Amino acid sequence: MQAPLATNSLSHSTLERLMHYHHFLEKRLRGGARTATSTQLAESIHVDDTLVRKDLAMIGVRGHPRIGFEAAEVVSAIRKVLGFDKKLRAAVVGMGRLGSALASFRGFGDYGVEVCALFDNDPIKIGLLSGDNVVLPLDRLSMVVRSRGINIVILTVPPEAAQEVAQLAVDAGIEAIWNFAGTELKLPHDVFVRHEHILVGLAELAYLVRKAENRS
Amino acid sequence: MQAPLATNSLSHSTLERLMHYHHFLEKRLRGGARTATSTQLAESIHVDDTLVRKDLAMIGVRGHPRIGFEAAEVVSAIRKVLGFDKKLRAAVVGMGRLGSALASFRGFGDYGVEVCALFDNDPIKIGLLSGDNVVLPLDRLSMVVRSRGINIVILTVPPEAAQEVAQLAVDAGIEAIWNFAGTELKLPHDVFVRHEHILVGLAELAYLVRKAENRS
DNA sequence: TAGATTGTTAATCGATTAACAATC
DNA sequence: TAGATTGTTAATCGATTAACAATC
Repeated sequence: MQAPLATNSLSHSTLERLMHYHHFLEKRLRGGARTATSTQLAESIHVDDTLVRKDLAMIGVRGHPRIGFEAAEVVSAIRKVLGFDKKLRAAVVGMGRLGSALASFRGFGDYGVEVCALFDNDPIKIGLLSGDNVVLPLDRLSMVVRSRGINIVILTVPPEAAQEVAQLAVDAGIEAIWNFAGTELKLPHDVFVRHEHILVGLAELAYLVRKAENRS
Repeated sequence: MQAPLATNSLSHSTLERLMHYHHFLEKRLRGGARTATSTQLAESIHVDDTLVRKDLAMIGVRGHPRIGFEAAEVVSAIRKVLGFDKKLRAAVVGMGRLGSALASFRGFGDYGVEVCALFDNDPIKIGLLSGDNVVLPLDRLSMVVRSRGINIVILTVPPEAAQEVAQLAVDAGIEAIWNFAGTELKLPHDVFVRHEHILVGLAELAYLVRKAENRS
């Protein structure tokens, strides 16, 4: 029944769309709807409906003429392709404001990621409770990463410390780093790194505002 | 001397690259370097060097054979094209953890955006100081947006409140909303909205980790 | 059936890369 | 000069959209 579950590698934009569909359809399901058409999905994220159908075909879901797609079926296909049901563990390193904010996010769980350790080297922060987790000293990082099988480090330390901490994490066997430190990291090729430069979003918005103002 | 300063509209990816060049070259300048080649720039963000030259040509900078590009000249061209020198004002609405983190970010200033007002409707938070700003009650939003000429709202309220607050801001004449609330907003077409869905980054990383694990 | 909607192939579009001449 | 690097045109690639037949 399940189709040729895709595929080699999803592009960034495809992944982003799949996550939108997931979000949109879960909301729709909570609202009591059972199905959604490609046009509805397309409008919700401002893309062409053909593209939606192509995306869904790629993850092996088939729609029904005159009806559309089963929301639950699409949601579960997306979860399967993205692997949401395989749990991963993450640690937040650097409990500044951003680190605290990320540590307290609800929502990781939806994507199968659990934040299960927090680290800082500031004695004032060590021992504080955030959600279910206590802030641990940085020198415990290596031990805890190993003992708890942590896969991902969410890196929110100051830029000067980023490389060193990242190296610690890698040596302890981490598989991926979500880097908010705003610096390049030099790491082995088999460690996945995503550099999150959040201000790009603001700069883009600012660019649009300025352009509009210049025009008028 | 200044070339046909671009251009109609920069794509998201181009904007992102320009910001990288800016970041990289400022760092280089601080390190004492004067110039950089397209190859160096290209390597720093893992793109082809031809693309770098094309980007720089587009913003009207010319390089020098055998030498490369003047870092200061490129930086200033980028600032000019992106309009960093035209100051914009932003307000953070919703002083939860994420809002507080964003409000305390250094770095807006580099892009010509100043956070100059903070709002929340929780009596406990009202009156608190964050940086140079005092947290104000939400019912002052409209007045302050007008009186201080605020252009951008950084929206970090809970999803259920997002639409209402956004509407308030729009009615007060805001030009753009940087939306962290995780909900769609229905707004007039002349208001720029950027929906920041931060977990997409994590989901992408998690996807890569899982894919690698399945392979081995 | 007629009509709405899917699924798929071909066409288009835009972004990136290759090739190579021009420059210092 | 020879060599490094730029600038630009043409080719490629991948993602998106258009067209339209298939399905219920």
